[in-house]
Amino acid sequence: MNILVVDDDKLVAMSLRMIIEADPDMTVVDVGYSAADAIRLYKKHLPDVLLMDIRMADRTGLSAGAEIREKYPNAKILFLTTFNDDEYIVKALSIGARGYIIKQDFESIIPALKAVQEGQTVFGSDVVGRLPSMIRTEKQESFDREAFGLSDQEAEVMRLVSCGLSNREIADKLCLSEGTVRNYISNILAKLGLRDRTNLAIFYLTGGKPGQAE
Amino acid sequence: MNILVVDDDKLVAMSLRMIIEADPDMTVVDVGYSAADAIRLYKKHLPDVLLMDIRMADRTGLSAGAEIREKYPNAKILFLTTFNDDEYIVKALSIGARGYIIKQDFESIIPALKAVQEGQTVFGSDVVGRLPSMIRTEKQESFDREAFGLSDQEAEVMRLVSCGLSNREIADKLCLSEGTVRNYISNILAKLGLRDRTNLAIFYLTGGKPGQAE
DNA sequence: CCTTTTTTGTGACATTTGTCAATTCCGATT
DNA sequence: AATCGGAATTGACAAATGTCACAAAAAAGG
Repeated sequence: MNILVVDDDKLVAMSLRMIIEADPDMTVVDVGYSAADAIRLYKKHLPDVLLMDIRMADRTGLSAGAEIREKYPNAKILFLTTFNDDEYIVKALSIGARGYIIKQDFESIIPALKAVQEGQTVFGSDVVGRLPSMIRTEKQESFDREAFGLSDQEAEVMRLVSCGLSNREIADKLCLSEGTVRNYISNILAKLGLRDRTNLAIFYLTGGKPGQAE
Repeated sequence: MNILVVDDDKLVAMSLRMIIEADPDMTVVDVGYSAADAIRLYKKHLPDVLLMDIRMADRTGLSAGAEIREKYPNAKILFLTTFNDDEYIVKALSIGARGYIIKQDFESIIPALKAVQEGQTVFGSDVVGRLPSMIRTEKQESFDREAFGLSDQEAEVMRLVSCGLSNREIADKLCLSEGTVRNYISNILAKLGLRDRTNLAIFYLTGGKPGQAE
């Protein structure tokens, strides 16, 4: 199993190499010290896993990661981080990183690499602890019908409005007349105390009354 | 390293036991076949990791997991799933599960268990691929001006539209005429390739073109 | 069978919204 | 001063939206 290590702190990079090569199944094919190195060396070695610091001097490891993932969509990238910024987590996820772990956890790096090699995605548990709060809880089913007195049909209309459909389109989709859809929307608006379809969509998407900006 | 295995499919449960015990570092301390078993056996053995099917006959593995985590906040629970329902992912995360992997990946179960033991959290990568779309990216400031050619004023109008304000209200707030606001919105819609203010709000809030529902 | 609801539909109407072309205003440039 | 360009405005118009009162139609109960 071939690993490419990239970290702009040479000491850390070397330590990582040591730790990893202590495992008989693993080889560090090369070590880089910058985002530029990462890209160059990845191309050169095509390692099984790229283990890279997420923030480095020249530019963020993220953008290097993004570039690599673009060229090699199957690239497995495991990010290392000193402190864990929420911001990075999301970005790392969205470029398809295979993991995000804290540097300090030496012992966990090997298992993490192996899990990644097997196609898993790995996070330090304090990292993942933050995720729930970042997830937009798809509680649409719950609040529609339950909290307010919305009928099935009304809930469905609300959903479609919030997908950006026009009355005509909603009517066609549900096999209703456009007038009926209009009436439904009027009712929903009344029940929720909202003004128009845009507010309705906002309400649906954010799960709260539109805040009437500062 | 002590594992407790719970799966209501006895065949699967047994297979898991075999696979795990093939590794010299691991011991399966017990095997359960229901959510009730899970709770009972967890208390009895206090294993390092609980490996449990997420949906079982009596009740969902999730609720059992939640109960265990309540009593033992340090419990490490790794869920198994046959198919990966988005819905479960979020719930699993929010009760603090240490992972969520697909049953079929036999080979990945061992590395996953080891990673969990080391304090990591592990996901099948097809599972985690879904996460970015579930995360509410607070990137409102970023994409306005930058990605599209939106002027300051246009960006502000867009923001206000997405707060649910009417043209009149936006005009008042920005000290513009209502007609001007209309023109702004027309321009924004053209630039973003959208149809109406509702779609605009959806775009702003979700950061992507409205998906025209199924 | 006959109410009673619930769902769906209609038409008329006021309002809001989106589009367009033409115009004015203002500062910067030459 | 002349002119150019962007920002703001206006007015006219079509289309979409929201409201309302009321009527069919369908489903539910009795």
